[in-house]
Amino acid sequence: MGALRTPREKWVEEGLRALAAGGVEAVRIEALAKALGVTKGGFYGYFADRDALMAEMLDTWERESVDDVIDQVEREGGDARDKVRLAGQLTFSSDRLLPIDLAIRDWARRDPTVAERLRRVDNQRIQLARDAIGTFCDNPDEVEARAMLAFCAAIGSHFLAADHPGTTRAAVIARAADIILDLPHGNPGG
Amino acid sequence: MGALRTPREKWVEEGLRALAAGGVEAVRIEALAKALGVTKGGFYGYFADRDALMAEMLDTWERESVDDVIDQVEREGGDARDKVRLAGQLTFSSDRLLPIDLAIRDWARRDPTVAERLRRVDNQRIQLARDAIGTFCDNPDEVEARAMLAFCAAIGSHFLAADHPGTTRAAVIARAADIILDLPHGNPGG
DNA sequence: CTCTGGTTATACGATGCCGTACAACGCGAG
DNA sequence: CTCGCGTTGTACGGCATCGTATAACCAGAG
Repeated sequence: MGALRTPREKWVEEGLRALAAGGVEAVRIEALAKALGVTKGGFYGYFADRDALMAEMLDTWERESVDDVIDQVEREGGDARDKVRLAGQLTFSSDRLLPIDLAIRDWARRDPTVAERLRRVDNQRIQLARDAIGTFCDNPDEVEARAMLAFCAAIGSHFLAADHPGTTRAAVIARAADIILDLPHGNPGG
Repeated sequence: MGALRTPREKWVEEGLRALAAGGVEAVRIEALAKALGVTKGGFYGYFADRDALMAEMLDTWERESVDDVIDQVEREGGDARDKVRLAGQLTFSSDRLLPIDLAIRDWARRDPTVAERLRRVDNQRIQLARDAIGTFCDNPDEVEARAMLAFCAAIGSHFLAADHPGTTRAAVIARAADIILDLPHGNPGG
């Protein structure tokens, strides 16, 4: 048999890279081919069309950003607070996952299918935050509000362009985390 | 003289509508023409090219979302807290401005020029939040953190797809606002 | 009414992308 | 080594869009 020179996963991989760098519209089959150093000749052997690639990209993303993260979080163990922290780091501090995540959020605003997938992912993620915050906060409404705040801060800070004169974004975020986690000020990381 | 049938502003207007609905990539000159019921024939009498339209769209957006909002806020008066609330309503509850704002945020991630403009806008906006929070919070670091949280929540909630079982997004946001504004729980809008 | 100048429709070539068809290629089985 | 089949390169028609050129059009001045 002929060798499998540019396997299916390569196309998905490159597709995610393009998505992260340029948004949905940047996922052009011929552009991916050029980036892979081939022509689009082989692409249609694996995928029916561009949409099929998109779907598989979303599958991969969903697996990596939920299943893989949860697996690793469970393996590491620790209390609920450690778990959110690790989960947050794995997804929102990842040079790989973060740009994809942001691109998908914008994509989801215009594609109901993507919105549905993102909803599933976000629901699983935010549950981690609820669990963690629930360990020190009894009021369910407040747990929900703080979990949402944590999530909005994690996402929103990447869409916010404002400066912070006299300090850094990272420092401001650390302080904000203290507020969300209800820690006495000046005691980051509790 | 011949009548000015499809003036410059119409193109900008339609461009912003397309941007809000479909993102940057949806701003296609021929598509705007069709939406306006004309062909692109007249477009190039006003604009050198697509980029020139984009620039003018950004001018219009910047004016509407900063100058106009600040003018109105100053006219209405009230204390700092009233001002943020009004400013927030005018920009993040506007069916017109909000979708444009979100689209521009994603656009800014890939276009330094747009990022620079967004930075100017966000800096002016977040100053309103600082002023308001500064009226009841003395620590500058905490003012900054709460202002950023408010902003992140305002933006991030539109990029967050998670559900809130047993309650609504609006209710959760109201509760989150209480946390950010340091109000005793159960007293929304105080 | 007639003329005039700005506005618009139409047509064009160029580019980029899609999805298809088919020929060329090359690895591994035999 | 030879052959076969999966993989790839190339070419094609189609479509959308860009920016340009030019002719048709039309409101208002005279």
